[in-house]
Amino acid sequence: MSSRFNPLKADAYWQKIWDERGVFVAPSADELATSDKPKAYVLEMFPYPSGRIHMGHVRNYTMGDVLARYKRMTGHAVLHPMGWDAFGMPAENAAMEKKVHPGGWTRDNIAAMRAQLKRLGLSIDWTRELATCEPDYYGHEQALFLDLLEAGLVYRKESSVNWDPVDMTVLANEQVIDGRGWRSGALIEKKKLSQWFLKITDFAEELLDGLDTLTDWPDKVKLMQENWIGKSQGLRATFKLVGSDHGIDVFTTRPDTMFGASFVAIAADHPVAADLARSTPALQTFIEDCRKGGTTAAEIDTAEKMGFDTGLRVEHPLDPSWHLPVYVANFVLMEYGTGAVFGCPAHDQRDLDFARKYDLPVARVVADGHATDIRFDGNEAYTGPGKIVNSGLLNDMSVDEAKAAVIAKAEQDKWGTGTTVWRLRDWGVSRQRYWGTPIPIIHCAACGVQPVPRDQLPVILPEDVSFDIPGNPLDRHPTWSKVACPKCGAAARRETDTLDTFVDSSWYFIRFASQPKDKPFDRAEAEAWLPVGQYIGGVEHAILHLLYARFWTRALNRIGKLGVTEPFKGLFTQGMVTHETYKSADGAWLSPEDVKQGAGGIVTLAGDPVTLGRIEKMSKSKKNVVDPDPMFDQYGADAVRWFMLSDSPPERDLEWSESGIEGTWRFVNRIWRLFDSIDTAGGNNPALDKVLHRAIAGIATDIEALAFNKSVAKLHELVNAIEKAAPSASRSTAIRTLACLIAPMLPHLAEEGWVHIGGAGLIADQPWPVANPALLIDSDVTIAVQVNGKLRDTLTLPKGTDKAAIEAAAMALDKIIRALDGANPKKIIVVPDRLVNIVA
RNA sequence: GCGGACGUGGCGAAAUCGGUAGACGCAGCAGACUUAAAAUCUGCCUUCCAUCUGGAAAUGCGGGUUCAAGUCCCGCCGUCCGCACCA
Repeated sequence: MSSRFNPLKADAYWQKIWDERGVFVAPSADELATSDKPKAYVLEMFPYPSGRIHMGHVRNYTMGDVLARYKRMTGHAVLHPMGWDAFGMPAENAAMEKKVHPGGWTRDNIAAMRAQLKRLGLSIDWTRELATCEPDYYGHEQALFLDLLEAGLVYRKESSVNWDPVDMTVLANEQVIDGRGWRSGALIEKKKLSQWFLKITDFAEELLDGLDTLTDWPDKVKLMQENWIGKSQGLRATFKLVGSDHGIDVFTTRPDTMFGASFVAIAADHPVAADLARSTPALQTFIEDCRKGGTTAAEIDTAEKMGFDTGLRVEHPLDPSWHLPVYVANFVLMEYGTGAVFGCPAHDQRDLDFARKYDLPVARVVADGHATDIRFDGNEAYTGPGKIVNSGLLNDMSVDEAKAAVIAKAEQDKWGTGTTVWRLRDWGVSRQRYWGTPIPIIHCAACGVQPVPRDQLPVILPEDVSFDIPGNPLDRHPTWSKVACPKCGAAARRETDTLDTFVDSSWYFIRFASQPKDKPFDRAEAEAWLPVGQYIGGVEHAILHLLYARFWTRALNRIGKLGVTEPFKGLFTQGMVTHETYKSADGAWLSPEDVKQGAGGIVTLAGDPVTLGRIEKMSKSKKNVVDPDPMFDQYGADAVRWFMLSDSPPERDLEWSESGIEGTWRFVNRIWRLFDSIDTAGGNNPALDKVLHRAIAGIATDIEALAFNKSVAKLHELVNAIEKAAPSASRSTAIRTLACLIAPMLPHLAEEGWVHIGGAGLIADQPWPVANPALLIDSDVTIAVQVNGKLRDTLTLPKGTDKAAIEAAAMALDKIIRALDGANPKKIIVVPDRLVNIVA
């Protein structure tokens, strides 16, 4: 045997064996039905086929793979699939830039990335691979869309979009930079388009409540979703316009402060404002100024509160003789609540800023400690708790009591109702794009909106399109959009919008579990696997993808298609892979290949000085990307996998380093040499047995907790111990067991070593070793002996020694006698098997 | 502004229940083997004082609770993340 592990040979060899023997093919529905194995659905977020696998993917998929392989070894029926989130804008951008077809570009990328992933040696069931851009996926998605439409969970509404008049396309908010299109640089227009919406707000309450059941999700993600859903409870109240039958509806979470009201403010887009602006040019100008206001953080921070007194007056609902002015204000959002608020300056910072600027009354109605005076000085609003003051019938109530009292009175006197307002909006899914799932709808002049008949699904995206001119190629395709109305047969137009790609990723985990040809999924088969036991991916999907997938699953549940409400039982968000950055003297980013270690520090290949930048997420723009492929060539998949699992806790960032990968490569070879050192020596080594069985138990615990860095450390300790041990039967057993323990993490090395030491079958099919509980318990324990809390010595005693004996032994220690220096102990604390603390 | 997480050697980190702080790895230093190098192996590696026995300080800073605090409580400082004129 060679003293060096040969990954180039071993990786390809074992990957082929696993593939040929179908080792990782998940059990079929029939097999599952007759098996009593516990099920484990392990899923990593599927990749967008951008072109190449990056280290972030490698880390993500390695973690999932370790868990999936471990679950197999512990007797689970495992589903561990892979697919491609294959629709999206980068493909269209590539089409425009490189004159290639989005489909061709995408499918080439998938082929390249699949090959890269296979080099990682993942235990994937490739028979279930899917790509969302293929009709056998998106056709079923169209069917599901029609199901939701029939159930009333889809509707059509006019909505304004960011329109790029040069590229003739709709842009996402993130693609609008300083009011201009990111690609064309054209000034973006707001354009009203009829768009399709999914009624996610119907599920706001249950999406919020459901978070409580997700005990295996990070609190951080749950909190982000909670904030995003944004439940606010309060009062919706009508302020009647003086001299009119109409009124202005406001929403407030502080009905308790109504007696502190000094004005009503409405959004610039409010219908009342629009009405009035028609006859008031100055207001029209003001409204246009408001719209120009930026929406970036900095702009909002510095934006001054601006208002326009409409001259309108409203009656205070609790005292109709009290009239309040109505302002149009730039800080009121039409999209939230009712687009109108009442201002209570003493107890709301924005209202106070506004009132001071326009010299409006500021009345204290909540006592701030002893401050109860109606006069309110200063420029800091008081938002804390306190007794209600200066408020007539509400006086002396607490804030909560007053809220309830006002809501009750409003409901009794019929000028308002207690209500809940959500931040969450309905999900607009229309995209004026080519490379997405066609929305299965036909527009008929006579019959209106008609769903595409089921027997005509899938609506296939035409491949014969061009990107020579801007805009959606589906719109100008000569024939595709021209169809007959399914109802009356007259000439009609096919919907040319496509679905948001987040729809594609909202149900792929269901299709992985069950993929019949004739329908999106088989209910029983899907339910056998779902929910996903462990889902792993980046935290950047904490809100949108994870919320949409939760919604979609609940929607399917509501319409009776799936008996699952939460799609992902366990969620883990892994950290990023980072790398040093380098900059040349002129400030340009340099890639790792452009620099080398010089005598006095890092220099360019030409020897020019290089400044070390921050450690950042690997990205093309910062040129600090390390491509996985050359690493597989040089060190093999296992060394790369080991690196991904070592040192950094998986939820934190991992810094790639050349010395780090060298280190993991050395470790791979240390294990390799151990396999060669197995011999026929007899005899036991109880100390090594103990180390081994602790490792078996500890590594299992760590893998189940996804604490891979800790299991790596434990494997290091075990290897260190085996290396130091003299030949014995215990040592040989330890080496054989080691092969199993490394199998989830270093699968190729484990298979190769397993053959070398004469193991039968594949290591992938071996059961996880069983730890002997008797060996996990020490017969002797080391007990710390402290004097006044400071460690002075240690004692080794049989486990379970009684307190008195421990105390006696501790008091007899030389170092303790010296440390006490004749003083009498005041108190002695003995924690059996742990420590003694002598208080002198 | 609001919400959250985090802060431990030169670096990544560990410490699972309040009980021996720094396991394990990286880097570094010294040595062995070698003509030499690589590879491999052995030892050292928080800081300071002492010198072959030891002692003191130390988990961002300042307090507190406790026999005992990296861990719990209060107040600061810093870094990162999310949301953001949300009524």
